[in-house]
Amino acid sequence: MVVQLELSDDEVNRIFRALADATRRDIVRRTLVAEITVSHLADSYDMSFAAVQKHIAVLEEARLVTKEPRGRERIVRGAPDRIRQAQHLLDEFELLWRSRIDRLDALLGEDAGAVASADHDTSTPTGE
Amino acid sequence: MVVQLELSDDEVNRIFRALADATRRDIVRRTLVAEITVSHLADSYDMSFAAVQKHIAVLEEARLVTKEPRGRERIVRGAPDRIRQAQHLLDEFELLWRSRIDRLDALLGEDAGAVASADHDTSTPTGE
DNA sequence: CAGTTGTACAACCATGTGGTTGTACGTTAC
DNA sequence: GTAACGTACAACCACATGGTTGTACAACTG
Repeated sequence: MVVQLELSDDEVNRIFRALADATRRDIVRRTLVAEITVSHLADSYDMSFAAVQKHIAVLEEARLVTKEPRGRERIVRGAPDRIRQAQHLLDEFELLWRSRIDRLDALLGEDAGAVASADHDTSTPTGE
Repeated sequence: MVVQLELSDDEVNRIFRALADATRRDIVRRTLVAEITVSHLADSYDMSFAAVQKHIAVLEEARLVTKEPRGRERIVRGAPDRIRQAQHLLDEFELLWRSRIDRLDALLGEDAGAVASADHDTSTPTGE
């Protein structure tokens, strides 16, 4: 039940590297939504079976998906806990940024905080 | 002030690719906390100045940092909005997973939901 | 002015990545 | 048993990546 506390640099590298490809991100999406076999996945993409196999292997090494034998087939499943770990990694950056803002606000004094925070935007992402 | 709504596959690739290196993640952390020059950054790592320059260039192409001239120096700053965009990308995966769980719960019926959700775990990562 | 500092950039090299084809082998279907 | 299916894996190729060194040049320093 307990998730690995610390991810090594190498593991983090593999996670982000695995996500840095559109085909692999699509595989993750699909395997999060439903179980699916390797060959069924391979049918979806305009590349060889072996190429898709390699993409799945990269995701598997990053532990973003798991593969389980069922007869001659291999069922691929997305690993949501690993996705959450990736989220936590980005949260860390966000926290660093916020702590910086807090320190700047402290320098500016309490009452100037409201104005300052509107300026450098600590709260809502500007997008979407 | 408004951030780009949709990220292209290529942009997403660059963001995750850029984060898939420990040195670059460290640069992002440091530039989120405080402004810092290229040469000051370069001093911190056990590699050539040019190598660090290249890492910064990768981050800049992913728009995870910005560079601004100040005299002969270049000030590097982390771009928190880009980090947030990356977070949103991972949120998307999380949502897919949750919607799957919701559908499974619906199949099991309303009252069976509580038991079922404890079983397949919508909240806390399961770990290995 | 001359010298030093900070940066940019090109050329080069070893290794990794993303694709291919071909072969092999266990599993299911007939 | 034989054929078809699903998968694994090796070999190969073009190109990207992450590092190096060397050169050039603008901006400060004295």
